[in-house]
Amino acid sequence: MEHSQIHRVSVADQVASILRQRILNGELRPGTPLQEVPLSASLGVSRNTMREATRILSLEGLLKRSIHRGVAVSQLSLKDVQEIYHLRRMLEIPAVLAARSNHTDVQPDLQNALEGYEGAVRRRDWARAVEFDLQFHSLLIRFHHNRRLESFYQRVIGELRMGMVLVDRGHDNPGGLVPVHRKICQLLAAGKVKQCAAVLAQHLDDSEFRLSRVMTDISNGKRKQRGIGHPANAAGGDNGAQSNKSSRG
Amino acid sequence: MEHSQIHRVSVADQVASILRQRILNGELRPGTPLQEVPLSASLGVSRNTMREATRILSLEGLLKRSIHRGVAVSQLSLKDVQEIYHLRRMLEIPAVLAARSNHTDVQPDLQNALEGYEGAVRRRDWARAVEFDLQFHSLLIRFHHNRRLESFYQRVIGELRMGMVLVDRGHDNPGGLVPVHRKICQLLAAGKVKQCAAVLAQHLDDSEFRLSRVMTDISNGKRKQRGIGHPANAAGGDNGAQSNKSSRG
DNA sequence: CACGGTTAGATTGTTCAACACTTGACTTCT
DNA sequence: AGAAGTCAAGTGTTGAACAATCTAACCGTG
Repeated sequence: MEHSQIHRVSVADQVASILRQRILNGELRPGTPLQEVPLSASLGVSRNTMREATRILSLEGLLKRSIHRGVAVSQLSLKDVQEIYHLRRMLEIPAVLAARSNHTDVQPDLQNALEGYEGAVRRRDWARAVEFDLQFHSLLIRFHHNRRLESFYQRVIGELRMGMVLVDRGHDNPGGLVPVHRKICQLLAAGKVKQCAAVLAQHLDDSEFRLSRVMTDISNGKRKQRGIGHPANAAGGDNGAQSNKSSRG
Repeated sequence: MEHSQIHRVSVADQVASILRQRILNGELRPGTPLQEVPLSASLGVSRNTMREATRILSLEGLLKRSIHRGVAVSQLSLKDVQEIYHLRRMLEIPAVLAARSNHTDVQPDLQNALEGYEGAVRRRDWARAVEFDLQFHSLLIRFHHNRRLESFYQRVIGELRMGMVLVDRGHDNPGGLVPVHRKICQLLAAGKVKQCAAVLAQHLDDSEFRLSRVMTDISNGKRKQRGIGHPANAAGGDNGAQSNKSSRG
């Protein structure tokens, strides 16, 4: 599509981007096995290129590679969620605390993400709402002024986002989180970083609690209220190895 | 006993390990270009396997890949060093502060690293001394109890170690650093985490100052600059299409 | 019926040889 | 000398092949 653009990226990177997007969109759900031959054929690339792409994504944590058994979309455990929220607290709170001294122009981006979030919530587009939500929090890390940390955090948030796609956040009072984000943004603009940190900490605790509860509910067998695209199909066929943990079956 | 314990690693991973070791040992110095054909031939693997290996290392930050120009060992800039030490302060100090509540058995490992460090310094084996030094600090991160963070920190320390190999630390009063490490270890064992954090912060500032000074001396004095066409901005990692936000704005 | 071993098919791991495309240096022309 | 063209070297990518191994069905024996 981008003829005029510089196609200065390798095909393997492009394929990795495509797969990354599909995973983060929920099109490829956790646990889904990825076979080299059909997938590479469907994307019109060779097996070697596809291998490079899966190698990239497995190093990012989005795919899990088992020797001679292929790759599959990673599956977040409850322990993973705890670990990730531990990281979020450890990195986001000091970020806003450093926001006053390191004053940068991340504020407009934050405002943008906030507005996108609000709009998505208004449209009841939960997938995009989650995306803007996490983008908002990723932006906070910019206050650290550390490219390596930003890159790392981006990966972590990607993992979390992948784990969130199988949770329908629609039932989970997502609109109620809009004021919290707005408050954070306002306090940040006002330079009241300590209050902001407190609100953020509370918000993270709350967010972790909700997600953990939903995940335990799912793994305990409570059914989701709404699926994504496919109608129920819940009866019968065991679709692969993970029979008990599957959120849909 | 299992006959083959971890024979379950792909050749690409083995090749990546070999190259990683050569880079971290200083055998492959920053800036060195790596050509696919000779290198893969010398290791007895195919070009594709070598490409997978270089892909791994470029995502780890040890190699820098420029499209159609090949890969080269990454070169740390002064800005990179600042960034890495910023990270070290941000992660190591809270780690020791959390050491009291999170009681773990990292102490013996710390003691081990300390003794290895002392032994290496006594033998004037500076390369191994650096290795034990950095291992000691990596162990501190274990107090966070976060596997993702440990993995990330390991990579960062790897980059730093790669940048340190071209600095002969022998002239840099390395023996003087032994007491600091011992002090840290003692304070940690005694549970005096605040004192420990203070000593550690001082030590990190000192370490960064020394390394920065040596690096500026080198870049001002010796103009030894090898490598492929892009000498600036070394530790960029992979130039691929990172989907979300390019960390380099 | 349960159980362990065998076999066949499928899938991944790895190699090899080719071709397309880019780069950088070299050559040539004005 | 400077601009434009030429060319070898190297990377990016492909497709086919073979080896190694996992999976599942099959089978005979107790």
